[in-house]
Amino acid sequence: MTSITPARVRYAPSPTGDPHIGNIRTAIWTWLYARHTGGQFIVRLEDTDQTREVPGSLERILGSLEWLGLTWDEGPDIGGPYAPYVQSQRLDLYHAATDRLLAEGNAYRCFCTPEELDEMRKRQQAEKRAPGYEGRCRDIPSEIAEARALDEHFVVRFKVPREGSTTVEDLLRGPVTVENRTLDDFVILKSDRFPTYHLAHVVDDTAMKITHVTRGDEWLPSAPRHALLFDALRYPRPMYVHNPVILAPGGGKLSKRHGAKSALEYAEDGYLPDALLNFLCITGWGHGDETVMSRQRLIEVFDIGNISLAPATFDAERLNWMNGMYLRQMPERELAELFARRLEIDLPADVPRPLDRSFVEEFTPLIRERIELLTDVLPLVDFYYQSEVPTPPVEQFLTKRWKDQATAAAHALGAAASDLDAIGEWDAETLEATLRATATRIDAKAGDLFSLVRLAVTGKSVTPPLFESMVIVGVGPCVDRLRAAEAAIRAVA
RNA sequence: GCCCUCAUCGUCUAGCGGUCAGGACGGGACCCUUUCAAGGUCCAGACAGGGGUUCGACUCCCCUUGGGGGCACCA
Repeated sequence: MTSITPARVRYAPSPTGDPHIGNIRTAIWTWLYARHTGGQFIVRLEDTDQTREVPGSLERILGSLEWLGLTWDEGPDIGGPYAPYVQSQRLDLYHAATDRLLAEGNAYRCFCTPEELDEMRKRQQAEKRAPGYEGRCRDIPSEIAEARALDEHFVVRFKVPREGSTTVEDLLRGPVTVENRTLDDFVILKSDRFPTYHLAHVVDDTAMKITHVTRGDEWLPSAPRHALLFDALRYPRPMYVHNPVILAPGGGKLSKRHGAKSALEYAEDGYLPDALLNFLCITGWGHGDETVMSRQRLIEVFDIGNISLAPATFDAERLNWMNGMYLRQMPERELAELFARRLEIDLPADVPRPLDRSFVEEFTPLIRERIELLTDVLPLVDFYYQSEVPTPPVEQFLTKRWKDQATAAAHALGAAASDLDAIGEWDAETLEATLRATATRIDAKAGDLFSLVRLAVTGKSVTPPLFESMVIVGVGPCVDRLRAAEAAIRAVA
């Protein structure tokens, strides 16, 4: 392996609720990049909009990262050499930067009221002109502005050069250039003295020595503003990695309606963190023909420069498949433990907790290849936990081979019950051999008999392997259920 | 309206001037099989369109079309 420069990268969420799944994917890529290069992954809370703050967000955000195994080296909870990692606690830094920009003529105070700005925007729209601040306060002499600032509300705007163009370097697409005249004098400090994202980004990513700024490409259009800010403050510009958004299957924004949930919801719904990690990582990025890659493998091969530029569509089916792959690869004992924990959530309250682990381990091999999600387990195994399995409606027995053959079906069930009642060894091989003999004796195909038995014993037509299941259910209940079904069918014959 | 950006099977992608355009999900068929799965084999399926550049374009350039994003005292 060639030598790689360790990257200092960051995940910078706002505490406005559960992070969007696209946001989580960016976090995954960012984390992988840090780990791949042997650098640092930093978490920083961007809480500069007090009005949008949702209580508990930080816990949910860190919980999501933790669940996915995205360990951080510095952050709001653990601190670090550039603490604090919460923007609302760093206001002094933003004020100092603002003062410098003001003093050097790169920024100015703006006294326009929200109403005035609103009016301006309406007028621009009516005249079919590009919206944007027109610079009404740009040329107020600084002595006057300072005096007004004493008793008037104001924001601070960055003075964007009217001429020329600005080019930012994006790792994925190379130089991106915009004409400065298409940029307006954007706000860097709000009237509540909190910075906007633009200022906070520039100040903090500089202070924290971030080498690569990874973020969604909704930021690409404002990257030139940030470049201008870096330049005005004489800070070195970081490398940018603007990654595309994730699209909904029909196009447009991804929402819950399309099966996209927050990371924590995926956890609740029976997904494995490694599966979600793998899946999100390969939607919008790929490594040759490999699709199933362990965390270690991803760290090893992840190349941030290979993120695809076209927005990817969220494929819930592929995620489910991926989850099934991980479930099947898992060591049996570990899997049984996951099943047990899930069943302790899903099983009816009358089943005593904690579940008997060795019992779960008995049926784990029978179902491990039949599930994609942990929530698929319950419907497959619930009958193991029911002392009584009511006989399904008679019509369910009388299908296919047994259609209009009630008498024969009842006879078959009776024969099976008698034969099973008579055997001494209650293991899967003996059961199968016995029932095959029963089928021969009553002149039925083995599969046709099995389907009757399955329905009578389990109450379902789709189940884990029959004979192993019967062993778990036990001889007494099996024979009883067969007899009950026989009687029910005879009653209508 | 203006600005930025992207473009290979239905979906995620490989390709980085010369390939029968490869793989995975999903779909179909068959095999295996007590149901359902899993597994195995096989099949269908793509370079948006038009101009250039070149001996040669999926690959480079331009235009068109289409998609995505941005234009807040939100991030």
